[in-house]
Amino acid sequence: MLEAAAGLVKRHGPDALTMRGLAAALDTAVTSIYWHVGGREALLDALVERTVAELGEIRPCGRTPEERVAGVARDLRRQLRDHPHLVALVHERGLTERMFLPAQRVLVREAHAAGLRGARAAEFVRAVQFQVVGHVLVERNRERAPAQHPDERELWSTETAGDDPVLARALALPVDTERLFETATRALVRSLLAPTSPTCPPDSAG
Amino acid sequence: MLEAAAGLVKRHGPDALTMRGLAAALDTAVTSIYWHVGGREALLDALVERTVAELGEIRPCGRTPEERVAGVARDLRRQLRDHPHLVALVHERGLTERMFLPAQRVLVREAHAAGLRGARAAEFVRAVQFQVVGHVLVERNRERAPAQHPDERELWSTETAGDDPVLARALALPVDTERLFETATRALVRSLLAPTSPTCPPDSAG
DNA sequence: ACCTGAACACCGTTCAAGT
DNA sequence: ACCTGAACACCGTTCAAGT
Repeated sequence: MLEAAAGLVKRHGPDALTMRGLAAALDTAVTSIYWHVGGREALLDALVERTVAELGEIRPCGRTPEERVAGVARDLRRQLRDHPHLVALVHERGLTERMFLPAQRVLVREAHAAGLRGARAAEFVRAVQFQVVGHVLVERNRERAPAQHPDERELWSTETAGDDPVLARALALPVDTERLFETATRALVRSLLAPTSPTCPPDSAG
Repeated sequence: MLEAAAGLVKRHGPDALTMRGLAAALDTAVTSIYWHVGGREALLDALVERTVAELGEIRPCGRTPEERVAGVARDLRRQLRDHPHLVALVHERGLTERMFLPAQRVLVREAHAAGLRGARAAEFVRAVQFQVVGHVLVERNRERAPAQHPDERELWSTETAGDDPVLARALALPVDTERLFETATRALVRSLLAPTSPTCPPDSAG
C-alpha cells in the first residue's frame, strides 16, 4: 500500500495522491486505507519517513578536503534531484534537514581533516548543508517557473549593463545550474576551509 | 477584492484563501469573483504579480564591494522573511527568481566596482542570488519543521564526533541562521570577488 | 454589464454496519 | 480483526437565469 502511494507520488506528484485514487489503484474501498494507516496526513508521514530513510548513501572521494567536500555536495544534490516529487513531499513537511544527518557526519570528518575544529567546524558543516539544500530548492523553483512576462532572458538581452555586453549576454542565457553549483560550492568551501582569519590576507599576522 | 485576498493570505496563509471564504469576507456571492478575476488560479496570479511588483527597494551601503554586497544580501533576506506567506505563494508559483531582477542590477554594479566583468561577473550575480533565495527557502523549511523523532539536537548531544566535543555541542544547539547566513555569504562573496584565479595563491602568476 | 443560486464533480473523513 | 457503502462537510467551477 505504501508502495502504491509512493508510485503515485513519483509518477504524478504529491497532489495526485488522493485517497480515492489510491483506493482505486489498490482495488479496495477508500475507508480501508483509514483502518491501516489512518488518514492522508499519516499516509504522507509514513511515505516521507520511508524516503528519508532510503536516501543517505555517501562515500567521499578526492585528494584534498576541498575536493572531497565538493564531491559530497555534488552527490547530495544529485540524490535530491533524482527524486523531485518525493523530495518535494519531504520539503513540504519540513524534513529536508533531517534527511541530512548522515551527510553531516561525513562533513565533520572532512572538516577535521582540513584542520577545522569546534565551532568553526560546526559552522562549516551547516554552511555546506544550507548551500546544497538551498541550491536544490532554488533549482526546483526555477524549473517549475513558467515562461513569464518580462523574463530574465529578454530583460537582459535589451540591457547594456554598464558597458559590459558580455555580462548582459551571459545573464540573458539560461543558468547553467550544474556549473553554478560547482563554482559557488567550491568558492564557499575554499573560503571556509582557509586556515587564516576571514578578514586578513594569507601572509598577515592573523 | 485583491486587497481582501492579500489580507487573507497574509494572516492565515495561502491555503486559507478559498473562493467561498473570500466571497464571505467580501459579503458577496462566490460566483461574482469569477466574473471579476476568473477562478482561483487567476486570483493567485494577480496576487503574486502584485507582491513581486511591491518588493525590490534596495540601496547598497558600505565601504568595500564585499561589504555592500553582503548588505544587499542581508536586505533581500530580510524582505523575503518579512512576507513569509506571500513569498511562499510566489515560490509556489515559481516566480521567486523573477522577484530578483532589480537586485540583479545592483549586484552587477558592485561586481564592476570590484573589477569583475563579463562571464565571471554574471556568475557572481547568480551565485549571490542563489545564495540568498536558497538560504531563505531552507530557513522557511526549518521553521515549519515540527520537532521530529531523532532530532538533530538530541542526535548530536549523544555523539562524540571524533574527539571534538565542542563541535558536537555546537551541532546540538539550534542554528543561528542570522549568523550562518552572514558567514556563508561573506565567505562566498570574498572568494568570488578575489582578484586571483580560483585555484592559485595570490602571489602566483595566475 | 454585473450578480445570483442551484448544481456538478471532486475532496478527506466519519461511522454504523457488515463479515 | 478487517473491510464496506452511505453520508457529511468541504472544495473549485459552470451555467442558466435574473436585474
